[in-house]
Amino acid sequence: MPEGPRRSRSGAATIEEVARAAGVSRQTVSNALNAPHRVRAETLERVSTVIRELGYQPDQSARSLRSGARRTIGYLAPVDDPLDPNPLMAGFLEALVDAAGEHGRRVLLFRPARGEADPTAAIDELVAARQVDGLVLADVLTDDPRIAHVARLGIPFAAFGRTGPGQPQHWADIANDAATAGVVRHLAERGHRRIGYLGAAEELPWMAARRAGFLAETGRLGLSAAPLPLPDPTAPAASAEAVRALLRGPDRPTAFATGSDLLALDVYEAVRAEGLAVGPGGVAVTGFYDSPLCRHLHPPLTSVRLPLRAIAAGLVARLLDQVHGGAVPTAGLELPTELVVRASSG
Amino acid sequence: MPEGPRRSRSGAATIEEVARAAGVSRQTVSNALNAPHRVRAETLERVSTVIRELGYQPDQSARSLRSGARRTIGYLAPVDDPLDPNPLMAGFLEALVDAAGEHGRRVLLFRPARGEADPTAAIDELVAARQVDGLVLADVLTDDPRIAHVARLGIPFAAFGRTGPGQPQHWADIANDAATAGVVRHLAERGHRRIGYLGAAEELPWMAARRAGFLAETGRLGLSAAPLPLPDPTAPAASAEAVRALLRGPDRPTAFATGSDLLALDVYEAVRAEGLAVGPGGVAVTGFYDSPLCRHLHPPLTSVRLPLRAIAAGLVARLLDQVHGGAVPTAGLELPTELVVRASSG
DNA sequence: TTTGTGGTTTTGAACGTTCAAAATCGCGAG
DNA sequence: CTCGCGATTTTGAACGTTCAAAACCACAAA
Repeated sequence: MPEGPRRSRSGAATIEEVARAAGVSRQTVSNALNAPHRVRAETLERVSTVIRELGYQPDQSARSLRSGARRTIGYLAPVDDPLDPNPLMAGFLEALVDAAGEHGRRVLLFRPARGEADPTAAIDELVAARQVDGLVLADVLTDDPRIAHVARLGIPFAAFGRTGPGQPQHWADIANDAATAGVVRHLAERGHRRIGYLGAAEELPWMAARRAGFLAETGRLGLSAAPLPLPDPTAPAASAEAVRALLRGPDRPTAFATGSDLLALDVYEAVRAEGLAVGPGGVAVTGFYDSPLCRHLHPPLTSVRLPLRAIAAGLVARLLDQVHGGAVPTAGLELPTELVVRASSG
Repeated sequence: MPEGPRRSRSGAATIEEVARAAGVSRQTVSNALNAPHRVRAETLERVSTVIRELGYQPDQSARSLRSGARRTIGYLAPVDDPLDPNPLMAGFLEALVDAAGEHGRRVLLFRPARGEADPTAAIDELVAARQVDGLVLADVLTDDPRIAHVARLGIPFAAFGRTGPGQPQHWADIANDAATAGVVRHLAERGHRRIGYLGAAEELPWMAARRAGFLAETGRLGLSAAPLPLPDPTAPAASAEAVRALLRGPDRPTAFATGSDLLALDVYEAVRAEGLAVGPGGVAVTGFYDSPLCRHLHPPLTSVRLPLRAIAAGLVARLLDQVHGGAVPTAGLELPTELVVRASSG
């Protein structure tokens, strides 16, 4: 006398099987999982035991279909220059996955199709297929069309990088200007009075802010600033050459701040080519991003470390606020950076 | 006289609405999408038009629930040393997402929970929740417990890195030994007869293979090999020191191959500290991974580039073969690397 | 005893899709 | 004119879960 299958064909336990084994109804099992306070303590324990014994986990598809909650966050990978990829993407993604995991969410990765210029198409697809509760965007520009698009669609989102004034302020970002200002103060404390700055790709807001922070702080402290002209990205040797020219000039800087660790490499080269040394007694140099590179340079490079975990946590929190329809904050989250001092400026 | 909602509350069109608008049944719309050959040409066109007009896309949850296919690939991020992260993870992920996208699959990212030593727990969770059709694993070791685990569970998987002989051979990898052998040939062609090798973390199979390839090829060509002892990872300065000792010795190498671009940096430093120059006329140096760093070094660093897109494509293909239950190949996929020659060895 | 009442549990329906099977159509053969 | 058959389309059910509402239960108040 068969009374129905004890286990579904796929091998994984279903809620029905748990219910039967625990002598309760489907819904009670569901409640034990989603609203334990509604279940009598004794029942809860019994159900929990069976769940553990059978290794039951709700089928995510069924759950999503019925409840609408996807429990998944989409991450739209920025399409960056393959010659100069954003050096912190790997670290940021790790932090994002962890932050999402702490809220029981997974991260779905996607990118615009190859050769497809319009990133909004990829967003539309993902949203139309109802695969995510919201989106995280990175490398966001001040008036980013992606932000405009998701805002128009009304999808919950959070941006790594500030959004424009007319757009929802669901972002987290570091204080780029304060970061380079801090670098300037650090160098000033070490006695440097004339400081150079090497940037790149200054059309990017974070790069522009770093330069601006440098200029503001040198001005405030009454230091002599020697910002280099913007380098030509197609001729990477050019920036090293410009640094050399500055070092040969009448009023040689004793320190250089830069907008990235790779740019600091150019400064290292220029300093050495001029017969000078990097570090204490010679020319101080600082980088940005604190990439693994820093520890391998000689001397090790002082650099600005980004609080990636805090950024990711902030983004996930802001995103889930929107998903849950709670109070939606209307201000961005600006986080401080940390200056990791090493021998290049110590 | 209402005849039912024309649009569901969530705003997204459903298959039912498409069917109604096109004057056909649900199933015909489904067939138009999943088995167009079963639909009359004229009908297909009409349905397609409506689909386009309404911007319809099937709800992925509903689809998964009914059909069992998740259309999603899980990527288990390796937990690597934060001080020395695998430098190609970002690039590999990009390639993986693209390769998956070409098969209509998405990539779900996950990692073992923070502080959780056992990576199999994360796998179990993902599989129990039936969120993915299969897994891609990276940084796979020869007898990786993760492989043993997924093999035991019978989940489709594909590994970046060779699996052990007793395990299913669903992997793709580069020919690490052939890569360094190629480097040796390249240096030999340039006239170098005594070549040093700097490795690190040689307990990792790919690092060991690079060293082995170096030794094999120098031996085959009758060159003089000067492999350095394994450096102490806790004292990064030590490897540069060892290189210097070699350069001061009686039989100075004229070239150095290394196991990574960062290690090449150490060699640069040692060479300069000895008053020598890197590059033509001086000491030739090569790296591994062809990271963005290479182009920023002075001189630019010759390095081994990995065919990440081919690897990702191979992994996805192998994974989907298993998902579709087709013929399962029993041999790994070994791909050649490309030596990008720059001034450091040119 | 009856009537609430709040806490706990169960029941029926629904989410949007695809599977499996049945129904219909068009057309040539008998 | 009827039958059979392949091509095409439709119908009913099911996937596993949660929502909404109803039912049950123990106990206090009337």
